[in-house]
Amino acid sequence: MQGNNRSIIIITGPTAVGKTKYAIEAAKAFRGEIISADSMQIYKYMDIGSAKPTKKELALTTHHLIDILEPEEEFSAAAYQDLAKNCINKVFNIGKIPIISGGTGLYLNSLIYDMDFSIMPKQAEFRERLEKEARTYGAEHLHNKLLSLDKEAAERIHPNNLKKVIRAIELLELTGGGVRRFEESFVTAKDYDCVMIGLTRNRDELYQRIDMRVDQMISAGLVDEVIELQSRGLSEKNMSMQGIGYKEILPYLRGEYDLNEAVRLIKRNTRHYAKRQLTWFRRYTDMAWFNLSDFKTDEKAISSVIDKVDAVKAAVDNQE
RNA sequence: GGCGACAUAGCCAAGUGGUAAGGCAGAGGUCUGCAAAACCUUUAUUCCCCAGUUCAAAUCUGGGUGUCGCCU
Repeated sequence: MQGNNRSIIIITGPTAVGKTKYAIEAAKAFRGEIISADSMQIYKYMDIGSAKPTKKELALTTHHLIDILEPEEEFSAAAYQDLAKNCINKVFNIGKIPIISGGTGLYLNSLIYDMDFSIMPKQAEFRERLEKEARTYGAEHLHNKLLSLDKEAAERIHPNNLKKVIRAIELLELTGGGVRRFEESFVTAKDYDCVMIGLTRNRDELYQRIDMRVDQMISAGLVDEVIELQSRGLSEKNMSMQGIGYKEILPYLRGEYDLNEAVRLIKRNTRHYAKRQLTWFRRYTDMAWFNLSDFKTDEKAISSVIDKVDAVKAAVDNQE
């Protein structure tokens, strides 16, 4: 019972499912602080397109890892892991519960598992050389190279998936370590237990909400937001501008297509994204799922989620 | 009313006698330092309907229905 009370609550789900609200409710119910796991909300000035919590929502409870990067800055899952683990410790130290809220699957993995990113060095020149090699000799050539280095890794990675092929080669050539060694670090995190809540909705309803939210973003001034970012000198080259809602408005501003087309693309890409997220989350076998479409009212859904968190958390804490 | 064109998956569409390309949407999946990224798999027992020609028809012939265009 005294346990360490070292559990973190993870609330995730596809985009537009309504995570923000549930995270805030959980924070209220459990004396929690929210730590975002969202690769876009981490950037400043990208409020509308990233569907950031509103000022009002942000004021309701402490939020971490939102608005901490300039849109020009690069970021990575490894950097996220550092920052987020720091936040988790800080929140524990003041006697509160960390509530991880967000839909970026790899970021979630970096907290659920003790992923050791340090094995993978960052070597820009080396990567550029491989990219150039791929451009001149083709993707197949690089894949063959990987095949000669590590057969097993090559079999797992599709030749067309250049990013992965390159990363694997980097790993092998620069560290001397095999891909396998890296995989061994794929172990459940030891510092805390995870209470995992997955939010979903019927597919039709989710897609409807996505369409609606995109329309709302446009009327809330998404285009102006992107104009502002563009005038700072940002373009698709910046990681931040790879976000859905940004990468489609930029070409519109250049006159490559009209606004209707931009909106169509944003909606479609967001639907694709939501689908990929669901595929990703299905792997989390410990996750308690809630289909929000099944609840008559938000209140009922919220109390049901809170009850579940309470129960799972109690069970986990007592195990210690 | 007359003339002409067209009719293939949810949508766009290729296919003019030999057993239904491709794209989009949809569905499923992969994921270890760009992850709102990158990548993979999958989707018509049948071509508007009926009859005919033929060993063989989405493809040719006749009729019907529908859509579009032009003319009066």
